[in-house]
Amino acid sequence: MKTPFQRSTAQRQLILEELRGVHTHPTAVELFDLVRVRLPKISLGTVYRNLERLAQAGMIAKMDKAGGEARFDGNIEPHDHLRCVRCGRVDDAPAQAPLDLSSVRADDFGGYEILGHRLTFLGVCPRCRGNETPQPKGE
Amino acid sequence: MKTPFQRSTAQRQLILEELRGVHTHPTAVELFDLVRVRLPKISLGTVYRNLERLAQAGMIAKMDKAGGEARFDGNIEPHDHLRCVRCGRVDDAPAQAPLDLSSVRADDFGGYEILGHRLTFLGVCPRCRGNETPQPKGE
DNA sequence: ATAAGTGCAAACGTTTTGCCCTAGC
DNA sequence: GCTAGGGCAAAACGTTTGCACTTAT
Repeated sequence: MKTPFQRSTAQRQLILEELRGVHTHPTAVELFDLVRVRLPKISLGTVYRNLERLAQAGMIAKMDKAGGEARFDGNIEPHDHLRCVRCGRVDDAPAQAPLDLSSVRADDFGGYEILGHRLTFLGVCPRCRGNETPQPKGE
Repeated sequence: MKTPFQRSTAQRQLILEELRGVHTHPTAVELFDLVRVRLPKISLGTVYRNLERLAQAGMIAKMDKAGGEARFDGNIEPHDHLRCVRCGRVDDAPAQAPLDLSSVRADDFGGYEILGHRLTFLGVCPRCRGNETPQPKGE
């Protein structure tokens, strides 16, 4: 993969490392807090800047915002997501749903040139199925 | 459908009417401008308030934000979307993609109770395929 | 008459930006 | 030494909220 970055910095390295080390699809602020443990002087602006550029470079994925903030995914392999409508958490789907597009005709796509797809299942996570009192997160 | 609203107002009526009259998945501000033509005194806050409550009532759908703002959909029938990665516009997919979940096992969903799904195809819309210069919208 | 709903403007949380400084090359 | 990239703080942006007023019931 070509790197569009001209210099290697500790900040970007750590951001990427932390993002790949978790499977929780963190927000920029959550990632900021993770990175800050090892690099206390990093600024939130730098986290945003790098996430944006890493996403544009295709090295990470920027997810659609369900509630208030954007979430980022260190795993760029195609995979589906599970989102809890109560607490807002997003998990990776253990298996990719079989989406058979072979029978879909070109003009089912309204003239679009298709590059990929995003599939997210909405549901209630195990945690929230237990306690009826919903977590404050989400929309 | 039960209406959780205690009073009928011209504002809410118009918002719903305009949203159902377009197929462009407008943002709150776009809708504000549409409604303002016939009801110049309406405020943006009212548009937000009503969109939120209409969505909670299940009468419209609030879509995930792809770029900066939330988009709303007057069509609550299950259907897929096409999003242009260049200009950010969102169209309805003419046909719903065949998603066969009969073969998917329960624990492919990691303990989630599944309520539904969102499927969005990413691609380049006809407009943007024509002119190479991309519209400024989108991320 | 009552209170649901509106208009307005201020406040809020997230993200972007400008400017100067730091540090990778 | 040159300049890409970072730190910081202000600004921008979409959205929410408090409060006084309007209006459907």
